[in-house]
Amino acid sequence: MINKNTPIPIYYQLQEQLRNKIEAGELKPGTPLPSERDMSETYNISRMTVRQALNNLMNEGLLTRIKGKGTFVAEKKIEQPLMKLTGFSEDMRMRGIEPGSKLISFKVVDAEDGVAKQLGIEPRAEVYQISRLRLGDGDPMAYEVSYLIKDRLPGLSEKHLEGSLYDYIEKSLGLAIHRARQTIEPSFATKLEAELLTIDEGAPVLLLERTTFLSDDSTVEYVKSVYRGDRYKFITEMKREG
Amino acid sequence: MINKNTPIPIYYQLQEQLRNKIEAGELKPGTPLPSERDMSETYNISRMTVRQALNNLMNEGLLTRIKGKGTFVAEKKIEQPLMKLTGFSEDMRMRGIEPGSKLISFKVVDAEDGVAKQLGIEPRAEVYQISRLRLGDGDPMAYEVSYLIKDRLPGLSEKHLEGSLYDYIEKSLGLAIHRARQTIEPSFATKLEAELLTIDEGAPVLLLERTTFLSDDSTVEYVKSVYRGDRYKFITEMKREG
DNA sequence: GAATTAAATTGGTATAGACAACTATACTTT
DNA sequence: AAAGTATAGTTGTCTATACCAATTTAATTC
Repeated sequence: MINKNTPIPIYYQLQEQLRNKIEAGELKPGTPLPSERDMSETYNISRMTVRQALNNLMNEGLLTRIKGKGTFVAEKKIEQPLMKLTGFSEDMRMRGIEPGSKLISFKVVDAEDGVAKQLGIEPRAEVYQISRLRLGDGDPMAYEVSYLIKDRLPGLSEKHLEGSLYDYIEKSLGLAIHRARQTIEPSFATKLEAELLTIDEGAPVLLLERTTFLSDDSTVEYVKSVYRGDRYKFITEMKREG
Repeated sequence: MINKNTPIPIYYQLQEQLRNKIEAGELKPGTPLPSERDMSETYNISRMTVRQALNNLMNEGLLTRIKGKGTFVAEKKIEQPLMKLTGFSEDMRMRGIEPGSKLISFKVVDAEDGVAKQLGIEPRAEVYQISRLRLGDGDPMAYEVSYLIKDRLPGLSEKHLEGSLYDYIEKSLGLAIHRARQTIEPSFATKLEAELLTIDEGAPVLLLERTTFLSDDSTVEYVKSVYRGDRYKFITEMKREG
């Protein structure tokens, strides 16, 4: 298994062999590895060399060590993305919830003042208005109204809503979606919202507004969502400084 | 510089001392460290022990090693902060609002189950419970209850609340505050909250829970805040990918 | 049978030394 | 002047050993 007559470091050989077994599923999460002393003897190498291999795999998160117990294959990484800019579907999937969507209306309207201001366009300019009911595991989670500038996405139609809208925007504009600014405030469900979300009128909801910017700092999208407060928690991972 | 008669591992002492010097700017990016043998001799410790300290700092990206040349302080990471971790005061100042604070109570209590779970400590372990009313331009903005592990901050007293609590934690523990996980949900003001925030009972509020982690992934703080919904919007700036 | 104690096993830390691989410099040879 | 050589200093790898601390297992005691 270990070849001492190659210029490839011993610890590296062991490290990669273990990695392969883990990634091939031969060593499943939770299973214990042989003890460091065991491996040291079976391969006829120093324990410190074994540790060097294990250290590296541990730093990568593939192994977990417990003093007095042993070394184990780590549980699958959850990999917390800090504050990724995601659409609803991606957000749901990260939470382990199956996303769904129900189109309520798709039309071209003249932008109201508030919408125009958020998008940085002339009032009454044409925008797509997309109303959707967002589902999580089949249940209504949010009511979402999106506004997109028609001039920038002349070919947008209902069928594009089935896939990732962000992907479509990036492809058709050749510009990357870069950042978004979002505000969150608490509110009560209106009668319409309550009906759509199957909650009581006046129940607590999160009012979420988001403006999305491209890499050239131009806007494309303004979304106003109402999330039901009994089912949805907004989660933020933050890092200090940078 | 190195104390061999403490239970604190030697490699860890060296590692943290180097980290401090780097973070304090005493060791600037690009400057070479003394050679491993040098440090081994000057501190009268084994070279492998020195390497253990350097390995860890290298894995964190603070050091760069070049075989045959030496070990150098790494160039500053660019690492876009996606969402800055700030306390209330910093948050307010960024919005151009003058922050204020009014201490309601400061006591040592036994952690309830929920608090203990969030902090990852034994139930009924002792924690500081700090209740404060947070002001913006003199008006009540939020009611905040913080829990800090007493064992980790044995000397905490009321006077530390005047300055930056985060700074105090970092200094007294010698560990950097690294990240936080926060959840936000909508709710109604209870009678007590309504009185403190000078709003009506049942008015919409944001319920904000935050757990703060140090660079070694241990917890220090768990905060539960109630923000008044008519004055406070939670703002998030997001970046795609990363 | 239950509780306690002791022993064995595991990972964590630390030492001292050795040789290899690489870099930079000074020196020698061509 | 250019190319090669020697040398000292650096990190990289590896060994063999030792003791500590946490956990599990076995033995002992009650």
